[in-house]
Amino acid sequence: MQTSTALENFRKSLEPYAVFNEAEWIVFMQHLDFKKIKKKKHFIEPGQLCNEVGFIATGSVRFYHVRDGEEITGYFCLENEFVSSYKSFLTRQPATHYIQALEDTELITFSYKNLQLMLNNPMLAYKMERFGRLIAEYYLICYEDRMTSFVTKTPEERYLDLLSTSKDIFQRIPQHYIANFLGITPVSLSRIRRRILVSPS
Amino acid sequence: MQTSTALENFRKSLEPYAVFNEAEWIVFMQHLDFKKIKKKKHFIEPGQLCNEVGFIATGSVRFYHVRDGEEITGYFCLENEFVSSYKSFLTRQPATHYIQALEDTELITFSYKNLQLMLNNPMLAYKMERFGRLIAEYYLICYEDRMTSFVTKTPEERYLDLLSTSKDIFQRIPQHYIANFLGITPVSLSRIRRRILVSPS
DNA sequence: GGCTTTTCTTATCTTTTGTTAACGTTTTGA
DNA sequence: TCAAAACGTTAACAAAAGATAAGAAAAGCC
Repeated sequence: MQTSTALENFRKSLEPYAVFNEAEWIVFMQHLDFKKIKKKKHFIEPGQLCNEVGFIATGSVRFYHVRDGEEITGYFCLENEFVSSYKSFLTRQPATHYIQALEDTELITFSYKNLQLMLNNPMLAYKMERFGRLIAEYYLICYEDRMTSFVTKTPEERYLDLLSTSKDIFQRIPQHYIANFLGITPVSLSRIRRRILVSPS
Repeated sequence: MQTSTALENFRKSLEPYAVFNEAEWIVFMQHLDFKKIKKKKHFIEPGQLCNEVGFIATGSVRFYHVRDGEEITGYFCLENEFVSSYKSFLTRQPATHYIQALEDTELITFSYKNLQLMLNNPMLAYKMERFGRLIAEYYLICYEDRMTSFVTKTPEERYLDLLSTSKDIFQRIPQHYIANFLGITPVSLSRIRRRILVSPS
C-alpha cells in the first residue's frame, strides 16, 4: 500500500478517538514510523520489551503463547486495528508472548519514546491523553466482552458468535488458531463444526 | 467508614493515576457523591443505563449474568477498586448484567454527567483525560491477563493461580461464585479442590 | 433457640473435551 | 517441480466437566 494512502486511511480510522487539525497532524506524523513484517516473522517475542504500537495498514497478526512446547493462539488483529503487547509497552516489562504476522503486514507505528514526546509536547499533550483514553476504553470493552463469553458461554456458542460477527476470519485464519482463540483444541472445534452441520439447531 | 477517612484513602489510591493540587482536589471533590449499598442490593441491573463509576471504600461486589434462569458470576471487586458497568457507562447503552453488593458496601462515586463536566472544565480537563487513560490501561492489562488465562490454562491452574495471588478472596467470597469466575461449575471446583488435597503435586 | 436458606461436598450418569494417531489434502519453500 | 510441512477431519480411548440429586454443615433470620 502507498504510504500516503495508508496515512489517509489511518487518519480516518482515528477520527472517533482523535481529530487533528493540519498543524497537529503534521507534528503527529513526524512521530510515526513504518514497518513491514513478512509473513511468519515476529513483531515481538517473549523476553523483549515492546517498544511500539502498530496500526495495521494491511495484513494480519496473531498473538500466541508457548506452553510445554505447544503454541497457543490467543488473539488476532486485522487491518485498521492496533497491535501491541500492551502490557509490555505500558508497564515496561518484557513481553511473555509472540506476535507474528499471518500475512505480509504493513504497519504504521509509534514508539514508546515518541509517544512520551507527544504526551509532553504542549501542542499535542491533551489530544494524545484523550486519544489514549478512548483507545484503551475501546479495547477494555472488547476484552470485557470476551472475558464474559468465557464465563457465560460454551465453546459451541463462542464459535457461533464468532461465525456470525466475523465470518471473514474463517477465510483468512487457519482453523486451529481459531480453535485456540475459542479456548479449545483444533480437534474439538472440528467436532463442533461437525455437530452443527449434522443438526443445525 | 468516616467520609473524611474514605476521601483521604481515595486520594491516596488515585496517586498512580492522578495527583491533584489542593485547588483541583476541592473542585474534584465537588463532583463526587457517596452511596451505600446494603448487602445483596444491586448497584446496577440489566436494562438500566449505568450512570456512575464507584470506588469501593468498604465492602465488595460481584458482577453476574443470568442465563436460562441461572446466575453466573463473572467478576468481583473489593476495597480500593473501581466498580462500574464500564461498557454501559462508556457507550451509553443499557447494562446486560447485575452488580450486587456481597457485603454492606460504601462507595465514592462520580456520575457520567459530572465526569463530562470535569472533562470540559479547563481546570481539570487534562488531568481527567490522563486519569481516565491510566485507569483504562490498568484494567486493560488486568482483563488481558484474565483472557490469556482462559486460553492458555486449565481450570485447575486458574484455581491455583487465584489461590496464590488472592488467598483472602476464599475467606470472603462464596466458593460457587469463585467457580463461575474460573469458568466452571461449583461442583467442578469442589472436585478440583478434592483432587489437589489428595495429590498435591 | 430453632427454623430456613445457603453453601459445600459427594455420588451417579451423561456429555464434552483432551490426547494421540492416522489419513488425505493443500500449501509451502527450496 | 517435488518433497516436506501444514492443515483439517476422523477414530478410539481417557480424562474432565456438566447435570442432577441428596445430604451435611454453616450461616442467616425471625
